Amino acid sequence: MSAAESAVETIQREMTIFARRARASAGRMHPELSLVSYTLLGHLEERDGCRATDLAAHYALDKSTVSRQVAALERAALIERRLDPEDHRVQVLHLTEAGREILAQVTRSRRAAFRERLAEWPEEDLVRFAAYLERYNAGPAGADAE
Amino acid sequence: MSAAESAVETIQREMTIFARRARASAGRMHPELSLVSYTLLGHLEERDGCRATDLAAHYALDKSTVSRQVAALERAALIERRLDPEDHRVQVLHLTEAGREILAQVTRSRRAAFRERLAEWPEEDLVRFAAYLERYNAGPAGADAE
DNA sequence: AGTCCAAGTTGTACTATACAACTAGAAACC
DNA sequence: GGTTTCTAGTTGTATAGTACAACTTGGACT
Repeated sequence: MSAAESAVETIQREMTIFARRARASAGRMHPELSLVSYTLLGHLEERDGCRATDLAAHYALDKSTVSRQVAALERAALIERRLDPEDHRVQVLHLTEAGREILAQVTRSRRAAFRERLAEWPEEDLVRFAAYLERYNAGPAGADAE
Repeated sequence: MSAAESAVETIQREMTIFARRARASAGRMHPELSLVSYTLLGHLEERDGCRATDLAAHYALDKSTVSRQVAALERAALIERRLDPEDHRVQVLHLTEAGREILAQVTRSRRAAFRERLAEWPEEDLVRFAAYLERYNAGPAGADAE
């Protein structure tokens, strides 16, 4: 096997390990906010509000799934729905102040964990690793792990 | 923010994106073998058989979860249990021929997807990316995404 | 008006998971 | 050698996340 092929094998294996671990631990780390809820809140913050359908499309989730997630987040008072005056079918979702705070807090704690894990890495390696990951994720949709 | 800090941010964000996508797609890609089942079978192949408790410890799963996964894999005739003659509490799990085949098939298809995604990468980058991922995953347990 | 489409909700089912209570067998201890 | 303690695994129960299908409501387009 060429060096490139064996590197692809390793990348596959290590990405799989990462995904499995992330999945297994997501709920344990932040009981107050699942990985899915976290990414949904993050999306809302980034976009400054969006529709449930946009979330479903972006994360390849069924609209019923998003509907229930949104309902849970609203019950927890982390988001609020505002009826679109242009189209009464549409609910524009916005973070509440509490949602913004929880999101910031979870982001801080995740960031701290990553930072600790990467504490020993030289800056040069961090920058290159980050670039590789971005490049990998920016790749065509539909491939493995997509 | 220093280059190192911003690289850590990027790594966190991209790893999260990857984990979310992997989770969302795991079931769709290989309906015949979930991500968990796949990794369990892979472990069995690599170790040439092991105990349910070893799987639970290695993957940070509850023993009841492993017990049910193992039961499902046995029902599907992908693995078999052999009583340890030394210790009658222990069941040593082994891949069956069918299990070996399914595993090989899913591995091929996952490998093809990764290869396609990485097709444009120069060998040098593949090797470095693989090394970074290994280093990241080899890091101390208990950190984020663990 | 009537048809079709789009956004969201609800009913139902399934999978993965954890925790707790249990059984069966092994080991340790005195 | 019997009692206690530990280990491997199963089963009961509960929860989260997910999909699919059926439905409701509101717009859009003839």
